Amino acid sequence: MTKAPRRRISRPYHHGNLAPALVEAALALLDETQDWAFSLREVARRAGVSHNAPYKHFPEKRDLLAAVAARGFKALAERTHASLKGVTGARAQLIACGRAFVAQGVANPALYRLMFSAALTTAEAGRPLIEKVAAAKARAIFDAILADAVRSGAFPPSMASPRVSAAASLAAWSLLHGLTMLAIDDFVGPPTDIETLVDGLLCALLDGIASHPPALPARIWIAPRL
Amino acid sequence: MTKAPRRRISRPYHHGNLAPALVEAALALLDETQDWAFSLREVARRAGVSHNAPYKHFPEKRDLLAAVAARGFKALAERTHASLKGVTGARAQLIACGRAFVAQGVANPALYRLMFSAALTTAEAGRPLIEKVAAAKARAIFDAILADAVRSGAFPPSMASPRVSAAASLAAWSLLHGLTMLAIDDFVGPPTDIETLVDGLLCALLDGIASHPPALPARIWIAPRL
DNA sequence: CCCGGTAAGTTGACAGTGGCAACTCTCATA
DNA sequence: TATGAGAGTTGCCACTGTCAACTTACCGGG
Repeated sequence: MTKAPRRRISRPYHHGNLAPALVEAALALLDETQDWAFSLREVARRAGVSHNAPYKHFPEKRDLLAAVAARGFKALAERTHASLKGVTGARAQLIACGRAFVAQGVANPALYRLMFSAALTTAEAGRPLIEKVAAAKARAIFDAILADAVRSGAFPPSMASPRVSAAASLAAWSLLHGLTMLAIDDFVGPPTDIETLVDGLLCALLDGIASHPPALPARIWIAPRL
Repeated sequence: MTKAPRRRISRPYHHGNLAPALVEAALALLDETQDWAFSLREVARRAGVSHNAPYKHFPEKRDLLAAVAARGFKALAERTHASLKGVTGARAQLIACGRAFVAQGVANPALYRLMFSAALTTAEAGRPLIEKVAAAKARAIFDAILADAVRSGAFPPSMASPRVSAAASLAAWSLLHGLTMLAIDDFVGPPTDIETLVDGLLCALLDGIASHPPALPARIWIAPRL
């Protein structure tokens, strides 16, 4: 049977869209081995192409991993976003957000570790752009709720200041990120119960922030910027 | 010249103590490349031995890295311990501790990352024992101060309960660990100013803990145990 | 309807890797 | 003085990431 000519976007050339297939294969390998030390050749094998085909889409192995990490941030953003469904009240939303964040990390340990790993950073360019953008989007969700919380009066008005709200956001993100990492790296468990732990820790932090809002020191920046 | 016979402990055999020399070389490489993807052969080269000599002391590359990580935890424990010198008051000590913790991590990014990385864990045995022990020692310092703080009345008496104090300790550790990782991984900076940031965040958290102590859910454990 | 250009994929090669096996050297003890 | 075992060496293997040169299949313009 001959191939009907399709839209160039949906089925460009020989294999069909190889790049997404490679990302998919890499995600599977990441999940199976819980490590990104798998070989690019193995990824190519799984996608059914020769060991050098990936280089037409990703100049280095690092770039494939960056694409995978970006997918991870996308999934994280989607999950935290979805966790807000039906939850009302800024504070409850923040807690739901935190639960979802940690749960997503714990459910995909290797992916989460890769996302925040420095295996992707280059000395000259820092973190890959594709990843920065994805991370910023994920983070923006949390920040938006925090801003809502201030508007709705759940936090003192002083938190409307950018430097204060940024510090509060950083505190919450640090706590969640740290807890997730510790859980993933086998320092606290079992994973299934961690979500309930988030409630307690985050509540305590939010109380502390409300009664004693921290401010960002003048010269500190927080990346990735939006 | 002939070699005078020495104590077997101080200079055992041919090379002198190779194992520590290898750890030293690995530490140097870790610092230079900010990555533990360096080859075992390069480590051997630096120590002036053949590419297979390390295998007499470390069955796998992983084992060398575990030894390096253990050194990292030792250094971390020493620095946090030293930070208490001349600081009085439980709360001030906690803050000093937190500052030292973050500063040590930020000053040795690759080492810190390695310490908490899962590159060392095996599916069957989990984290290497040598590392667990070192990590437990580092953590015990913080927990001891927290206990002191409760005794001295800086925290409500309810925190004397093991499950509550464990949760508080975990919250603080999560915050510090998360902040350190974010700083290391280029999500917040500049590194030199981060210590002042710790004050604000940790203060907020401690306030929150004091007014609203979290408790550990029943089935959760915290490792490494002492 | 052909035709050439170019993106996509392939083959082959290279230096370097982790780890195994078999060797040699050195020394401490019987 | 003999010997056996620990420490270090040489040689090897399959495999890796990446480069270069090759082939294939599709596209738009004559």
